[in-house]
Amino acid sequence: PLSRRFYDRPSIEVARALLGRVLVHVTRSGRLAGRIVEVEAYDGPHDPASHAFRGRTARNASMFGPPGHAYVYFTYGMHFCLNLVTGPGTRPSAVLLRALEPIEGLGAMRRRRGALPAHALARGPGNLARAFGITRAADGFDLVTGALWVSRAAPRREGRRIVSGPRVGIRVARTRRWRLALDRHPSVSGPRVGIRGGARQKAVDRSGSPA
DNA sequence: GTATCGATTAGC
DNA sequence: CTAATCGATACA
Repeated sequence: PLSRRFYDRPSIEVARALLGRVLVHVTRSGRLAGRIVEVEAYDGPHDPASHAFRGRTARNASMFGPPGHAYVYFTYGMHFCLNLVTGPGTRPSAVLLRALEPIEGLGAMRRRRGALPAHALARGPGNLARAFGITRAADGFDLVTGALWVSRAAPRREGRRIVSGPRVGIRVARTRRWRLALDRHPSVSGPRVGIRGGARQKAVDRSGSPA
């Protein structure tokens, strides 16, 4: 597992550092693992896209706690999403895990998600949580000492070849609100994706001409 | 109290 | 594009 110190810094830094590492979940029925290939950072109390923006509530309390814990929330009445709480200190920040490339426990994932191709099992934050059997029970879970953690090994390259790095970059945000899209991991060559500003608000008036 | 919408997804 | 489905939030 990664150290407390790893998480105790700004979410944007942690998000980058998480890319290519492996999320591991040890359950009674076996071990699940997947490489982190897409993340999203929520940075502090003034990020309007963050649950922390409207202050502390029962739901988002984990975000206001110490770094290195899980923040799991329930949304749309049917999906759970897994975040890793970051710092610095108790600054309410977190990184949402948006997609994993399954490595271990594909059978268990398919049991929960259906007979899907590997690349689809944990693609999307809701699907990721379902594939890994993560529910609100994991909210507040300590990622440094518990059975759910992120691997210490960082992605590395051997010459041209990326041995354990991500094969996918961060997608360009397709969003209704402000969302921060990070660039690709430094170990991945190719065009960078920058910061994407608030694309559009929810209630868009489509009657007139497009903005 | 009641209405509205969501850090999403599957299906058409 | 919409339904699903319930919790959080906004507003009367």
